[in-house]
Amino acid sequence: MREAALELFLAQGYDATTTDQVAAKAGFSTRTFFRYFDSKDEVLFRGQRFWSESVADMVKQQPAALKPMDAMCETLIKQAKGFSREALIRYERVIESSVTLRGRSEIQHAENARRVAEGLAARRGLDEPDDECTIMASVGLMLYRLAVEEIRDRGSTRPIAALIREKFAVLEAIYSQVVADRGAN
Amino acid sequence: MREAALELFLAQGYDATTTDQVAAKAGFSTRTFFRYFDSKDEVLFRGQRFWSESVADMVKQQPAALKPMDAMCETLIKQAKGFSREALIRYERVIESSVTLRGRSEIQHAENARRVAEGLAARRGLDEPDDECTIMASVGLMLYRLAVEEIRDRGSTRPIAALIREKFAVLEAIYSQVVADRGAN
DNA sequence: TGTACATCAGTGAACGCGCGTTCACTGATGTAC
DNA sequence: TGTACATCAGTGAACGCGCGTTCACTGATGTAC
Repeated sequence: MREAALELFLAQGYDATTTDQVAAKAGFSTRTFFRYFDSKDEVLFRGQRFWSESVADMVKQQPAALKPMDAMCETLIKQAKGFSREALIRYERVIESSVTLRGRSEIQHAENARRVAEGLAARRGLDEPDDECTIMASVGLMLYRLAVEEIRDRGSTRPIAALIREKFAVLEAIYSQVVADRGAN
Repeated sequence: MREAALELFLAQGYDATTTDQVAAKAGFSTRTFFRYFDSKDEVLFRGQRFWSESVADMVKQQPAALKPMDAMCETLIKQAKGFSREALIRYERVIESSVTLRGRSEIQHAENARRVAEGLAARRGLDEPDDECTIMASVGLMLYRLAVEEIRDRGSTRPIAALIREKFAVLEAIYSQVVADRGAN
């Protein structure tokens, strides 16, 4: 069912694909579709929920010696390696095809950021993420998103790990400039 | 019509409010609602389109002496001052009440980032934004979003300008630490 | 080995609901001469 | 000042569409004795 859905969503876009079509393609009746999934979008997001837990755990388990931004960078690379490039592209393209899916996806990103912030807070022995943790988490995930978008939109063939590392490096370079300027004044 | 819609959306949530209710509250028939707006969500997003152009222009017009991140920070503060705190909170709360609206909003944010990146590129005399410009724009707008969320979710009563400045400062502090550590190794 | 009953995946048909469209109209206001 | 016509905001009613639900069913498989 999931496979049939993905193919149709990719070919026609999510909104233009009816649950009837998905069910038919998978060889079931529409009625049966709704026995398996509570809603049309669950066929995509089922299981997806564990991403954020997984990332948050991984952040905590990175060696304590790693600085927070580095811990995040390594975690995101590790996480990204869990998916095949093709699967990632397909998934991202489908999300892009629909306003509703972008909304769902956004909610997921917010949840991810929240949990990563908690992971970073735990590394520092805090109960609650402070402003620094929240900002690092949000910025780190944003860099990850930019790497993914580069693959999705510009068809970059470089490995995702390299792209993630690059985004983190570029931001660091930007700020090493900022810090230097600030010192010069 | 817009006012009626906002009130109902705030009270009941966007999804739980029908176009019939909005029209009725505004003293029109449903049929008339769709004469004014092409879709239910346009009642919220109409006019909203110019945010990104406005920000992009402002970035370009900041004094050339300002470093990019500072130019963005000042621009976002200026932009934020164009809305009353109350209007901002209401709007953000409504967006939050619906998956579809979050999707629309996300599309808007992506557009904003794209244009700000172009603005930053123009400041540097580039035709196309490079990786640095894209990252600065995305990160800058992320910091802006975090400031807005602090008002929306934690009911912070501090002026938005102060919050935006603070987020930019915290990220700079994080990276001045990173840069120092990198130098020490 | 055979009979009776339970369980469970899958289904057909009909329906509610809300968005948005289509068609054909009313009634007020303005404009021409 | 009066008549004829155009324009335009607003409307009623009916409908298409797709998601998701409800009700009541079939038919295969397993399990008890």
